[in-house]
Amino acid sequence: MSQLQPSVSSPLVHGLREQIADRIRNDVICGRIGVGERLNEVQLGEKFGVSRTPVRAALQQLLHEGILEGRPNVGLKVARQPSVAMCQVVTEIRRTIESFAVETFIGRLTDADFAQWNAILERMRVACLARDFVLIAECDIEFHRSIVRRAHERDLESIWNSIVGRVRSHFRDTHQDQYPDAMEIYAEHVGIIDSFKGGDVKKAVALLKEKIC
Amino acid sequence: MSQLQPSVSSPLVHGLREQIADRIRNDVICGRIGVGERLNEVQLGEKFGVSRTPVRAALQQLLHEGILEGRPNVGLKVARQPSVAMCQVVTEIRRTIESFAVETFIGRLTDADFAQWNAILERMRVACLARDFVLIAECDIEFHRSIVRRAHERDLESIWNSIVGRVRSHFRDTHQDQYPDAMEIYAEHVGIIDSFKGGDVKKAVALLKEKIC
DNA sequence: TGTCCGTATTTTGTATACAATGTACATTTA
DNA sequence: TAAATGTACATTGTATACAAAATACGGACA
Repeated sequence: MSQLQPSVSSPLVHGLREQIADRIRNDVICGRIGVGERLNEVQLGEKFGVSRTPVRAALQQLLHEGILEGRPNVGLKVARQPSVAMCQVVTEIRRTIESFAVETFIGRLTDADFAQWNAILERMRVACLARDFVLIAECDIEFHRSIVRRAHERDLESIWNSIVGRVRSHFRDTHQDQYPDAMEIYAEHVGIIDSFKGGDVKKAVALLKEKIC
Repeated sequence: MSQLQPSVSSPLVHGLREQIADRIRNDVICGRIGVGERLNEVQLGEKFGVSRTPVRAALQQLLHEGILEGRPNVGLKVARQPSVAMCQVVTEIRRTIESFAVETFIGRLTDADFAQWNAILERMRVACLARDFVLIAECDIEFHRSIVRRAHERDLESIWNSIVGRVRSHFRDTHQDQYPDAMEIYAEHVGIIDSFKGGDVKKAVALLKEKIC
């Protein structure tokens, strides 16, 4: 059940490793796999209809992202949340990265850039209307990732990917706790993109940092 | 030639992947493999006397660390240095991480901790005396890694490992350019450890940040 | 002569088989 | 009964074989 794309029908997909990693990562972030739960290579291979090889590669990647933890020769399990102080460090690093990203592109954005962001925002609007906080979380991550990606700095995106998965509570719980009206979340993200249009770096960075907490 | 430990004679080694990753990482940092040079899985397998499987895993790890870059289905090569602005971001992140590490342990250090640091410093002293800047770089990395590790925060060390390899020029060239007397490098690191003994957080963090540039 | 296209080669991606390590349980013994 | 040890099982680590993708080269054709 729930097999992956057979490699014949969809030759354009980036390879099984990334597909599997994306699936498992989403399952963890959305809470479908609980903290401490063990991940077995053969079981996952059977579940996705592939061999252990790409599963293994995917798990190793998620290990580097801090999604999973474990000891060699023993196995991997869903990583527990780091300490509160550690989460603050991750937040500070995210602010550094995303602020730098904004500074690199704030002057030279095209209509195509804003079209992409509008597409993300539209999906977020729908999610907020439905009060679907899991979907909101996914859109939120995609929103911030798109900002980092727009900097066109290979290392920046790579580092961001290595840390964003470590603080999962933010995307899952914070929104639900702090926003009685979900549409506020949407509005604030619209405000960030609007500030990009103005070209005011300080304002844009300030708004963005406020959303990273 | 230059085979790895046969798994029989040394059963305690952490596995081939880490051994191979360490070897290649060192080769890149020390400049024995140039930027842009392509890394072939079968060639490396023959060189180390192992199969492609652990080589592949090692290369994937180095890809996550930013040591290598490349596109899927094409291959991996030694990553070029990121832009100057990007290097500054990496430096800022390192300062965040290492400062936090110091803050976590500054009050509660044992004699065993200082003994470990003294061992590292002694190796650095020898390297500085010999003006062996490659060895100095290795000791420098080990020094900073030991500080991060002492915080006993799984994620902190993981993140640090993901970024430290991206700015290689620092460890290779900066020392040689900025320190006519190599022993100054040793003295400054001794100063950092001494500041730990005093227990003055601000002073320790200030000294440490000064060394991260 | 230059461009386009098909084939051959190289290299990565995936699947399967085997080896080694770690864990759990049962059995033995003090 | 409790501790220790040996054995069986489950799972990861490694090696090899096959499939697919990308690149490089050479020939056909305009």
